[in-house]
Amino acid sequence: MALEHAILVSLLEKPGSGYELASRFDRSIGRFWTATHQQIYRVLRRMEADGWIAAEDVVQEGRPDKRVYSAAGPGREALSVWLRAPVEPETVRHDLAVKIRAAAFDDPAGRAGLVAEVERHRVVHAALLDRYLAGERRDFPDPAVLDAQQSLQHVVLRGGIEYERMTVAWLDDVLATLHRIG
Amino acid sequence: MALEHAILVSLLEKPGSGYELASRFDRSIGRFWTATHQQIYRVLRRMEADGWIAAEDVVQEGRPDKRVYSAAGPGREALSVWLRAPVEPETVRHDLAVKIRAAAFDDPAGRAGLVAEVERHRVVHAALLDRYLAGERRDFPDPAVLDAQQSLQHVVLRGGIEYERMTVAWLDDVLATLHRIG
DNA sequence: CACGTCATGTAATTCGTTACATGATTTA
DNA sequence: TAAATCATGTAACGAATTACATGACGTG
Repeated sequence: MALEHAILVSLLEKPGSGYELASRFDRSIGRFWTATHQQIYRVLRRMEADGWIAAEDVVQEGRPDKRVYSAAGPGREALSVWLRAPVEPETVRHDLAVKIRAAAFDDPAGRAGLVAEVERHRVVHAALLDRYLAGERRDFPDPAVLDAQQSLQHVVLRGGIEYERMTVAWLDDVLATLHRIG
Repeated sequence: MALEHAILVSLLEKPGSGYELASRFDRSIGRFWTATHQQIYRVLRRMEADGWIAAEDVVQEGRPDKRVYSAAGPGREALSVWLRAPVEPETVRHDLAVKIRAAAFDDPAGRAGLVAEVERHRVVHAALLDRYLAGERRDFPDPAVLDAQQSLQHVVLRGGIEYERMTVAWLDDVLATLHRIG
């Protein structure tokens, strides 16, 4: 389990409320870890009870009040312990690959539907690639002058970029294959 | 949920027992879908109750008897319905990326531990790449003469190969970055 | 006035993981 | 004789998903 640790990293980079964390998990962090607000609120309560994070109630005008969390000492320690323990390479769940192999057992209409589906995925991944590249130009215009934290953020972003590049190329390969077999 | 569908595809490609399915999920199918035998047995019972698959008891000598499952009509139909419904692009869970960003908040000893961890992952992914390439040479020696089912299996395998290639290159990038920042 | 954003939650169900359990046969 | 392979399961727990719920404010 690493949701706790992903939240800790995010709060170390910048304190925030459950709502703010949820939107970060929808954007930047979502590249390598997804979580819904329900999960996040549940884990935040547990982490606060364990003393990993500290909460501060912030009264706001014009919008609802919020609880802003930040990483506490025991949280940093727990993160450090986790960093030193090995994690297993990720387990993959790739619906589209299942569908591609399933297409062998469906009729031409089903294959046509799959082409549309693959094209849809291609659009999504190409858009993600563009967004990551734009983010790279915006946040890392001069890669020579980055501090340690920025260098690490940048190399993770490069991983996302290469993943999307590869995926778009592979989806083109899939489309060509589907076209070839009719 | 697509474990049902992954099992259906596997049974359509070749009928088999829960045990055999579990070992397929450990090898070929595990490239894009993982499942343990406990999950598989649970889902097989549900699928049989729903009439998606048919079971046949096979008495064996010298080894335990087994129940061999094969896809039934309603299962093929369910698969066809699923093929026509859109699936969302996968949700990623990438512990290593969390660790890399976490390294910004740990001391040099923690960073050294991370280098070892990244090197370990690199070995695993390089070995997977070799295994996929060997499988490709063995199963698809002449890509010009494949039928539809084989073409689809091959394009999924190429996806695995490109993923591992990209991952190994990225892990080298990560190692260089960790080295640069000390 | 409807919709989107900010903000936080509960409840029910399903899914995934870990541990435990049995028992025969083959191989080292 | 110990370990690995074949074969199938139960039980308990924790995690993830989905649906439901509330309410104020700002924008078009």
